[in-house]
Amino acid sequence: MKLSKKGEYALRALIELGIAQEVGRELVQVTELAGSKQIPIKFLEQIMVDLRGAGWVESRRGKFGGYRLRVPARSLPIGQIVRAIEGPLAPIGCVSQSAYEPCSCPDEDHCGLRMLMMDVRNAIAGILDRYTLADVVEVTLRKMRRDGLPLPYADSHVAPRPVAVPVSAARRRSAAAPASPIFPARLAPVEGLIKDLFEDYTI
Amino acid sequence: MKLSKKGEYALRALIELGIAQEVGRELVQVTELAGSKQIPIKFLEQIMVDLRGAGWVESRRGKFGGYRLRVPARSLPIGQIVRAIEGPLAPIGCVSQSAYEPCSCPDEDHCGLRMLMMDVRNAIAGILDRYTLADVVEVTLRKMRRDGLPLPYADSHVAPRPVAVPVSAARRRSAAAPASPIFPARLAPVEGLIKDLFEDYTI
DNA sequence: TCATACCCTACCGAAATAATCAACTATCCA
DNA sequence: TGGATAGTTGATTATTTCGGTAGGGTATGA
Ligand code: FES
Ligand code: FES
Repeated sequence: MKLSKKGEYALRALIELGIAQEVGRELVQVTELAGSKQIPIKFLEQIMVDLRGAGWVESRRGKFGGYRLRVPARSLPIGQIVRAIEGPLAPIGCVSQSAYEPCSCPDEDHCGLRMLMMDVRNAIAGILDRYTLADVVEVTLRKMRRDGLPLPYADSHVAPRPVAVPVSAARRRSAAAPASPIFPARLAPVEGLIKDLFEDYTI
Repeated sequence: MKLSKKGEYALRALIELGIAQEVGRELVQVTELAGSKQIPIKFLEQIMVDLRGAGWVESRRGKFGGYRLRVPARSLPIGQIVRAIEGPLAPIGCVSQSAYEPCSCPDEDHCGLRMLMMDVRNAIAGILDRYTLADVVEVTLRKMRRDGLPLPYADSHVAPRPVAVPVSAARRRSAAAPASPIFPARLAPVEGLIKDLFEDYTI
């Protein structure tokens, strides 16, 4: 039931990019994404390539280059990210919705393990498919603001060149190009920490 | 978020032993546990050694030997089994209750990923720590009876020798020897398939 | 004493992980 | 114009884990 380092780094990078976007920062470079956070830079680089391949981020090369989100964070459920990077959410093949495959049990319908794991899968998917990248970003920023922490990416040195130049990507890879301009509303949160934080209106 | 083959086989073996116990079968041999279920015998053998090391099963050697449960199935939460075979339930070290270890994030308290994964961990643990081996066995047997299937291990050839001879294990390894004679009651089930089946009183 | 079935140790190939190295490219400034 | 610089991209490699084999050793009961 483990998330691999790759998955962890990918999610953290996407969250960081979401935060950057939220506070108005144009581009963030890999060095900065990894910086101070102990993520091995070169490893993160090749993870970013995967994320670009998936169509979720775009990059600009050369000096003052970097990455930024290519899709609205609200349209990107965490479950989709995990599935793309890590594989199916289900702990066992025979209960996977997205990638079912029969296991060796003689009778799936009367397998207690299957019933149990079905419940586990639904619990996991219930959380990861309900929250989007935007939710996680929002919850992070709210907590930071509440505790009076300085927000990251607050327009540091790299800033200017105000004109939004078209960025390199999206040429070769036609990949997933969703970008429906309508942002879906936030789904109701499930029980848990995140729900508590969303409902803490003292903030 | 995957369960390894080893974990899957271990759980299936324990469930089978639980069923065997429930229908009055004394011992089940590895060949039979693996038989018809495509589990590689030699692999299962060494998994059984682990289970014995954990104190959950005991074995009798020699002709007409085999395995059986050593602890009441009701006292064995699935979560414990998974933790022992697979490691912590938490998807990420910084949200593990049983094996916490800090991750490389600079500030755990304001990490959105951590909050999210905490919810996931709690959801998983909420299921796996609530149901015991006995619950899974019961749910399996109920479904089989309801559909009129023949129960397995219905006193086949190996049966007799009614005297319960003390079995080999529990000598070298002093391991976990719980065996409180009081069977804990079943905890209230959480939402899900298993709960539905438990509440289906038409059976 | 023989057959059976658990027990132990070693090994192996493949895949996933984590990280490194070596190019390549866009931008800037002289 | 032509490096120099800062950054991305692709290929490669070392390490560990996973899933499984193989073979012999040992206790036990018939
Ligand atoms: S049917 Fe998949 S574990 Fe039994
Ligand atoms: S604190 Fe563990 S992922 Fe951020």
